[in-house]
Amino acid sequence: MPELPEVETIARDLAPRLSGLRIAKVSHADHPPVFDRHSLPPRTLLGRTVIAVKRAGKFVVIELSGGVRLAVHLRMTGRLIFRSAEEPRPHDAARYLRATLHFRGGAELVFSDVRKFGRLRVFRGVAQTELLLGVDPFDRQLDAARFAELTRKRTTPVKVWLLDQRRLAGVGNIYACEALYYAGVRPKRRVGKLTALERHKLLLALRKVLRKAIYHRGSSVDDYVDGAGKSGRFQNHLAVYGRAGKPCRRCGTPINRMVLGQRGTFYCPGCQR
DNA sequence: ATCAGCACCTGTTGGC
DNA sequence: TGCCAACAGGTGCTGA
Repeated sequence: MPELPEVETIARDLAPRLSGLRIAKVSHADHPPVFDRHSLPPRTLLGRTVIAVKRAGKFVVIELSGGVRLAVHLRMTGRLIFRSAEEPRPHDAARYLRATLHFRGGAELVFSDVRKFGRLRVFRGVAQTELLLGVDPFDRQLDAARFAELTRKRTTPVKVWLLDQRRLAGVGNIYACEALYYAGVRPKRRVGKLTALERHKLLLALRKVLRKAIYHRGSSVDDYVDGAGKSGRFQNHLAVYGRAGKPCRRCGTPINRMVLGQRGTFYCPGCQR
């Protein structure tokens, strides 16, 4: 569910609340395992203090004392909800519970996940490297030349390319569709065959739509909630995603749905070439 | 090396 | 109204 704007919103929400808190206890489910196979043991977290909370691709990364980091991937339905020592535990807290960080003083960070796809990883080192992530869409390194180099000779459809986290980190199905719409490019175009102008438009469109979605605190199409359990608003501004059969807001042509890379893909046949 | 296809889970929705 | 196939914001593995 959560893509870059949703994860960014969660990380920004959690940063001031978690910073300075010390982990007293970690409890977690094991079927299927919530810590992934590359993770250091969960007890590595004990006694460490939260230094910062950041985003890397679609991971929330909690930076801890002693050079240890905890990466959280929410996959489709994961939620990270903070509860201060003063707030009561929600009634349905145990439902879909996957892991809890208990902090000294009584606050908690709860990771719940209906579909159980989400994973945690404890590691030392640089997140981008450890998590095999490509360049961030907002990274200054990603200019026209870099974009051209990354896509050169690649025959994969541009939509599929946008979803590959090892090349570009953070873009998911919603924002890939939206960015292509604003760039005026059809999803199945071969990414290596885009013109320089199209690449330029795509990069601008990506940043614009991601920035706007962050401003609106993400899209809640179904499950997504922020670090306080509230919905985002950007679902009300989507141009193509989930709008199959409805008229394009710009030209009136019905929005098309096709399957690309096993994912539902939406575009306007009138506006995208 | 790449890539399509499936697997992982549970819940919701839309068509018949 | 009821049933059930299709679908869901993601990624990892397998085998061609």
